[in-house]
Amino acid sequence: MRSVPADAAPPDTPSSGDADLTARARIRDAAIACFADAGVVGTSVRTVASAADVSPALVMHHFGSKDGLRGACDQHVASAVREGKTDAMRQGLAMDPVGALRQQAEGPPLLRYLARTLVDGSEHVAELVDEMVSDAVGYMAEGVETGLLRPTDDPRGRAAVLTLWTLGALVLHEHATRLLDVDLVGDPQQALPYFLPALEILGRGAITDQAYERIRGAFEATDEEAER
Amino acid sequence: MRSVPADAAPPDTPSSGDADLTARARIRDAAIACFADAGVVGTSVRTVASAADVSPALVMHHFGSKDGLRGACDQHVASAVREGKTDAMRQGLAMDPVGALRQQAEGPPLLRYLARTLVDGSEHVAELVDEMVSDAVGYMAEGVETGLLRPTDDPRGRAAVLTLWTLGALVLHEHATRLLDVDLVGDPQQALPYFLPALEILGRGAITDQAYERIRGAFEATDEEAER
DNA sequence: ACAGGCACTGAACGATCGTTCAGGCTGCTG
DNA sequence: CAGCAGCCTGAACGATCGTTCAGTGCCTGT
Repeated sequence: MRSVPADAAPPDTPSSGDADLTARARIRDAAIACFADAGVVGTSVRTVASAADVSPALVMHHFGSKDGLRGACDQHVASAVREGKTDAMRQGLAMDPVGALRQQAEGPPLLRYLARTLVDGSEHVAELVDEMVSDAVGYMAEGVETGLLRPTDDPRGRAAVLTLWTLGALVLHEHATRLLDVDLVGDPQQALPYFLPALEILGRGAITDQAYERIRGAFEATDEEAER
Repeated sequence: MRSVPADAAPPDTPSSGDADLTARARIRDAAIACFADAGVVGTSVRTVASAADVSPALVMHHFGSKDGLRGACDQHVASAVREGKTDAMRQGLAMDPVGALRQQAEGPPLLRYLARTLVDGSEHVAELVDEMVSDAVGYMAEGVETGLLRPTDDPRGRAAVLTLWTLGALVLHEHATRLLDVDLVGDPQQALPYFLPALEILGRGAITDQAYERIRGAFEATDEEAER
């Protein structure tokens, strides 16, 4: 609905595309920031309201309820991720499912919001993850054709696992900061202590060939045993 | 009402090692289950109390405050993980940092509690993660010597990344269930749709050799550029 | 000028939160 | 027996929660 308050210029113009100042957008952005910091249940409507410099009643006026606000945040973040995704596709670096929107500095902390809400079950975020995986399947099929990626028997499984790992590291960015002194929700340029070992694993693998064959054999044995 | 007040032994004997029935332990286990389900902030003291069949006041009597209860839960889960870890070390399968305690069925859902509290910052859980990483460094050094793992220039970085990925997938177990129809916090025997692609990545890698060299070169270029 | 719609607020509602308090019950000790 | 120490409870506290509502001021259409 977006509202778009009557005119197009005088008081507040959302017409500037990205950086609008309408109260509704201000509340939504403040909510994204608050939810990213303390989680949805850990944030009160009053906190969001005061962060957006409005009254709590106005939050209800625009979004109906706290759940409505949360849903609006989910949808906004999801569409922002989708936009960034198509940008990334154009740039050709589609490997990283969220790399494109790695903090554009301006605007609300989308990545930190994602990292928080990935764990407390939102349907919008869930279908966003599903999209990420099926997109990754496509990108990685391209990657196999262009010689970037090795072929695999289970393309969807591999895409799902890699997406889970990437998003999981994002969710645990607090621990990543403590362990490796990197900021996974911030500038990727600075995250080499994470990216380099990750790249090595994705490139060379971590397990030796003979051990891999042995473990795989053991797995398949238990699999057949379970079927019997 | 379970209660078991006076008989069976003096008042309360946690001396039975694992399966004690003292009210304090019952409250703690109920809290772990509730926190695992709805998160710490999403769970009220009354909910925990009614789950443990006691009054809310008794919770305060035993733990002082909700924060005290949460700390007791953290410590209990941490020590349980440490116990399971030494067991796993004896069995020799130390690769998986949490594989040992993968739901012993009996007792509180430790893994689900871990998956929840990993994201909302507890010092006990944080130092538990630190321990996991330094343990992984040791285990993986052994693995390199025994020919299980490939050597690496950055053993700690690799251990940290693998730990982050494993724990991250655990945290996102809800998405893993939806995507791959596996239960990462449950029986590992059934989680093959996750383990097989993961094993393939860790064994063969996902990126081709020439692409790996190219990307690595690009990374190091940006690194040097950043230094200049 | 007037009516109507819209963004917006201050104050308050009931519910629920974490926490406190006075006291009851039970079993051990002297 | 009395006294005491413990586990444990029901009732209540003030704070804060999400939400409601009546009303104010600005803007627009006629």
